[in-house]
Amino acid sequence: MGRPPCCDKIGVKKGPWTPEEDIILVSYIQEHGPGNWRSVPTNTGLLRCSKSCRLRWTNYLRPGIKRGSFTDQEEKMIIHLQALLGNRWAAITSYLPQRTDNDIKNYWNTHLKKKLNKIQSNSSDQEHHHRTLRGSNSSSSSETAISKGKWERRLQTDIHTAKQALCDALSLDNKSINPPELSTSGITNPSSQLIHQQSVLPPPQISHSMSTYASSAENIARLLPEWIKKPKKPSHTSSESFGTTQTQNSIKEQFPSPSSEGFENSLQFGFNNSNFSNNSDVSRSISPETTSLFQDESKPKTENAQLPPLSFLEKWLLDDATAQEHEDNLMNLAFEETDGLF
DNA sequence: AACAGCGACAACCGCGCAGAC
DNA sequence: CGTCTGCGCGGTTGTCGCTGT
Repeated sequence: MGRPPCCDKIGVKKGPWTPEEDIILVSYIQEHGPGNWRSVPTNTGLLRCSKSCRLRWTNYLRPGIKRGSFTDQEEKMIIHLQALLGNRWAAITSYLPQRTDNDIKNYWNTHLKKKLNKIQSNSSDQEHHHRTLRGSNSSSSSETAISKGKWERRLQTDIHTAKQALCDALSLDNKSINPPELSTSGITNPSSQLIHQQSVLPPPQISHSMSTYASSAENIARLLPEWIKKPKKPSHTSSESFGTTQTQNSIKEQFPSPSSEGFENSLQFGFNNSNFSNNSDVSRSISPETTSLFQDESKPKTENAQLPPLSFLEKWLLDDATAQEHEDNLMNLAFEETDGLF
């Protein structure tokens, strides 16, 4: 007998998430914090399975997520780390804290894999051409031995470089970093074993405590205009399909208009890309109670009380800048020595 | 203009691990 | 110690939009 499904298949909605669902989910998580996913659908009335909720949160709604096209540095970093760690996207993600594993995985599968294949086929063509010209008929085993040796040397260099970069990066700001465990479960990749043995340093991670709900709001904001622009024949376009629960009631209080259009309008509390950059719009349109709801749940409340109040967008901008700076530092250090490898 | 093929990306599925009981 | 449950991870699928014919 197999494992029971994580949720009843009947009555569970699948497919793309609507902004309404996003709002409900984010609002609930702001109230209760992430975790205990099993209770999320029942408490929110969302017709989604717990897994779907968790995925939606971790991949799209979670604060501090950077979306959009990958920079050259990020690209290099991913290629580099994939060579080191294999398809252990979660581990790779811990070096790029603003990206999600799903994002990195997709980017790898759709862009980088092809890119590398192209490069490899080009180089192997050249090699083949070279060999043919030289009339070389060396055995494939000796060649693989050589390339394996090369690969191992390269791997050692990589590990050394990565270790060095991480040491440097961590020494820059080790007080704000709450080191996660480098996932060691199910290590099968020899390179990752090496890493685990040689480098006890965990990957850096931008503490999520630096982020605020603003980023989640922005995430929804990014999604919403697209959704409005091209409503993909949603199974329901209004919130009528949601049950009435505590969370939904609180949502309705915040966004009182029940109609779909009204809901969209009410979401305009800065949920418009052009407006969102205008912080006055946002801070004006959010009530003090709502703003307090957006304060970082992981920060002690006393700390907030002592600090001079920042507008939530100012705080968000500062947090984002800090996170970006940290990531840039890490990347620069990581590639100072390894650029030649690619 | 209509259609087919392809690429990109969001979401789902199944498995494994860890902690609770 | 075995079972159950929740969660995370990686692979895969489904859908939509773009481009070429």
